[in-house]
Amino acid sequence: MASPKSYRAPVLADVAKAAEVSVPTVSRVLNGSKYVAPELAQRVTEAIQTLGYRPNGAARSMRSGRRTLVSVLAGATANYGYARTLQGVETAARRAGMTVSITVVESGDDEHVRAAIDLTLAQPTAGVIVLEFDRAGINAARALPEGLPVVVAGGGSRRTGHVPAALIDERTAGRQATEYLLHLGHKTVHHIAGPTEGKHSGRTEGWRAALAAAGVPVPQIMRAEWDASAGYRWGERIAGMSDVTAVFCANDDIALGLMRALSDRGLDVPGDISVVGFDDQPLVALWRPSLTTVDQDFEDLGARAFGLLAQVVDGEEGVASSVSTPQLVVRESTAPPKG
Amino acid sequence: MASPKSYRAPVLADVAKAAEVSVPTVSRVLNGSKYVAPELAQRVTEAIQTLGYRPNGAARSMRSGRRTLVSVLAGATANYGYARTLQGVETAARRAGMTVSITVVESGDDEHVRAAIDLTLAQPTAGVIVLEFDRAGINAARALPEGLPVVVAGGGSRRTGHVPAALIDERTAGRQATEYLLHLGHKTVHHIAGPTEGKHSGRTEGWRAALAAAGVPVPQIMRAEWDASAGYRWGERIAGMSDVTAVFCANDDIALGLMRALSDRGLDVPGDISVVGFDDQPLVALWRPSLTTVDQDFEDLGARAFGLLAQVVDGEEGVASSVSTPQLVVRESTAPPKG
DNA sequence: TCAGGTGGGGAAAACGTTATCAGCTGCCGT
DNA sequence: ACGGCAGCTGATAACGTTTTCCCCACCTGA
Repeated sequence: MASPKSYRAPVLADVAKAAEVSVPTVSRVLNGSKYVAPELAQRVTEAIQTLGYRPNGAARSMRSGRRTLVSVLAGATANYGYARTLQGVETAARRAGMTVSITVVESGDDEHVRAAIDLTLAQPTAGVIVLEFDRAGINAARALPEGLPVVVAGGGSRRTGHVPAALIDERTAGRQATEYLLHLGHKTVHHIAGPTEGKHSGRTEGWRAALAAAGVPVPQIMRAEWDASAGYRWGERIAGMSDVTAVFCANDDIALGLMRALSDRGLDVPGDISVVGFDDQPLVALWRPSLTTVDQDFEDLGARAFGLLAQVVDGEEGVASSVSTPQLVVRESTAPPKG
Repeated sequence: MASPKSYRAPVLADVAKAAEVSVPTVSRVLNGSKYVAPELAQRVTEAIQTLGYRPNGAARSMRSGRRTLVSVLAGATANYGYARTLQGVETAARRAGMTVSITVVESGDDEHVRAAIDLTLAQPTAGVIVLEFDRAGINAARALPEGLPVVVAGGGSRRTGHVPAALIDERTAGRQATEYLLHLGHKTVHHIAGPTEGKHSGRTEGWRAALAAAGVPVPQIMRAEWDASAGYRWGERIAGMSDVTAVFCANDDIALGLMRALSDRGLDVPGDISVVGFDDQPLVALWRPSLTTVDQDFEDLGARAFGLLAQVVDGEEGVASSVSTPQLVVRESTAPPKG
């Protein structure tokens, strides 16, 4: 009886010896090759059972070249959109017999980007999915080496780089949300944007396009971080601005912070001001008033990204990108303006 | 010039040839061994740069036996607690130079448990962290093979199995929340529990202990799924029960659903009924009324779990478990009963 | 001058698996 | 009777690293 310390996991050779066959035969049984006599297969299967043998993934993937790990690079993991996308990737990967690894890119700085990539590529990965939801993801996608299977997932309406992309058409969604508010009779729509640099946010582009198409004035963009407290601070200022009757927020957290601030200042939503969010987190339907927002199917986004990566890994040429359009969900936080 | 199709990732031998040194020397440089002349090291570093060489993780971990992948098994990923715990694990792992893989156990059924374990162990993993937040996780922890480094993370106040555990003392927290409501003057406290089987939930145990210690009647437990709609349905029933003045909910989602239902029925929180949640999701502080709840530091839980796993992987004997106590956060949803 | 370190570097083995190849049975068709 | 061809099996060679072993050159002290 071996002491626990001297325990060594059984390997193929141990199984072969126990079953009194050769090593390659065990391998054949494991990989379901035909050309192996039923009786031997039986012995091998039993030996595997009794020894509790598990194939060594490292050796396996080294020799065969087949990789069963798909890596996700993301600027965060716990935020709603990130977590749901990751869930979509994991589910799709699991159905395909693959496992998902996740590495966070702490910021868009070169140092963090490089560290994350080094860590990821130290694993025997089949390919990488980059979540291009923020600067960290965008930079990471750029910094990945050539020749490696890569796809990006993000919110653009068209692919930006030269790698396949799974996308959500935020531009169209932002436009629809803004048009809806205008349709209700608002003279214009204000907008709290996320920290995305420049004019690269599809949500903001859509908002601007809708205002331009309607020929109404385009208010100054208000910039905020993604979290609720930023929305709250803007709410405090907006409460003092008499010309604001409708606000389109870059995400739900900002919208909820805004609504709370307005409520704290004695303003009514939607009576005094209409508010629209973006994401459709589950809880926003419970809010009082429940939030009109844009439903993004992040899980589907993750699944599509995995599908594209699988194609690239299989060596297909010219893999097409994939775009979905999110839907406006009308609830209680929007109404025609007063008077 | 090789065609893109014939591209083969550079390996150690290529670097060695380019730098005009032997293969082991390159390896020594990579692993920072002393005993290598500065000049050679220089040549090797340059060759690595120009060739864009990346070590093959599979070969590396096969030969050295060192594993840099830590696997997480969980019943879900996107829910608040799961996502935050995962984040904690990832951050700690990344700081230690390791990568995290995640596999979802779809249910507690043998079939799903086995599939998830097979998938996980097909990777060259250093060890496994199991999130024991639900039946799927509990069963997965039981089904993992002996000899594999395993730790669990969960909400018990004491470890259940024979593997090290990172825990959050939900029992004490549940007791404190209930005591707080009693202290406010409520005659008793009702409880909406989660779907956890039997009496194994620490939150429920703590609630029962507090009531018993105070010598007040213990109401019938109300069972619910973890989501808000279950809380909403109980809210509809509670609105018709005149003896309910305080409700302790097993998580924040249930509490928010409950509050919305009460509000829809014209009842005031906390005027008519006090509500306490569990988890302290960021948004509940914004609610109107903001939710009194129990702050669970899931990120810390994940970090502690990783720390324990690192000890086990290093071969330390008798690794102690780790327990933290969550804090009650008093906000607007609780008040003394009427009259 | 020579024995005995010591810093430095290469040859070769090893890790656990899969792929390749060759060999051994029978059995078929001519 | 014999070539050929399935069906089956085991030696053996890879895969890309790290580790072990050994050798060489140099330096030191006697």
